[in-house]
Amino acid sequence: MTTAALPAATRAARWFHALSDETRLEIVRLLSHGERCVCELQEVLGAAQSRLSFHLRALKDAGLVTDRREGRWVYYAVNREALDHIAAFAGAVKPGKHAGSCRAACCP
Amino acid sequence: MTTAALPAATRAARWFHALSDETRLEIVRLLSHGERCVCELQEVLGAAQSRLSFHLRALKDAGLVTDRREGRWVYYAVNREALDHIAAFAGAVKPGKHAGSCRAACCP
DNA sequence: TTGACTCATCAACATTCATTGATATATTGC
DNA sequence: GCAATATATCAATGAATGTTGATGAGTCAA
Repeated sequence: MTTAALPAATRAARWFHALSDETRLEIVRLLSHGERCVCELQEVLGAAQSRLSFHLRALKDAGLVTDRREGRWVYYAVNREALDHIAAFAGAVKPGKHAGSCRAACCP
Repeated sequence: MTTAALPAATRAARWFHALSDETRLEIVRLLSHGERCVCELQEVLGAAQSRLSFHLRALKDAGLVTDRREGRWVYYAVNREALDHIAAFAGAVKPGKHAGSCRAACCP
């Protein structure tokens, strides 16, 4: 299930939802050091295997990580593009960004 | 209830959770144009008042927006600092950021 | 003081989510 | 083929979340 075809707002909401859990946040932090297989994450996080699998799937469904099978191992890695979008959102909604240029009816 | 005293990971998770709902995302987008009172948001979003109040409280509890009463109106505004932190997180977990400098056991 | 207006809160309900333990699937080496 | 390993999926359960409609509380103006 890919999120590429979803409206931007829906996709953004899913990205943020994927990061709204401390376990998943920690996973992403670990993956930022480079790709890791599930058993490595399991050891470092001390989390049950099915629990980790659940969270990795959530991150993958949201498009925040990618997976790659190599033999019996599956390696997960952070998807840099999604993080760029998130940073861009945070920058775009900063107050004052629209000052003087916004013509929306809600924004006199 | 403030989030200032929470561990960084918990606080980050709350920020992301606050942005994990499309209605709240839309609210933040509107507030990026400048502060708005609830009735303005209500009109623009076409959302029930109690529903809006619920979401505004979620955003406020997470520290993403601030509120200010003026007469009968309550004006909400985006908290720029929280958005800076979010953008910083997105930048910090990009793959490769730690290459060569990370000494964690998990990061050879 | 009364009524209109703005907003928050509550109760009830349905939905989604996270966790656990069990089971299934794939890969490898013997 | 068989056993061991790595990972995914399923079922059950409890907790958290979002929506709606009703009520309450503060503010203003007549």
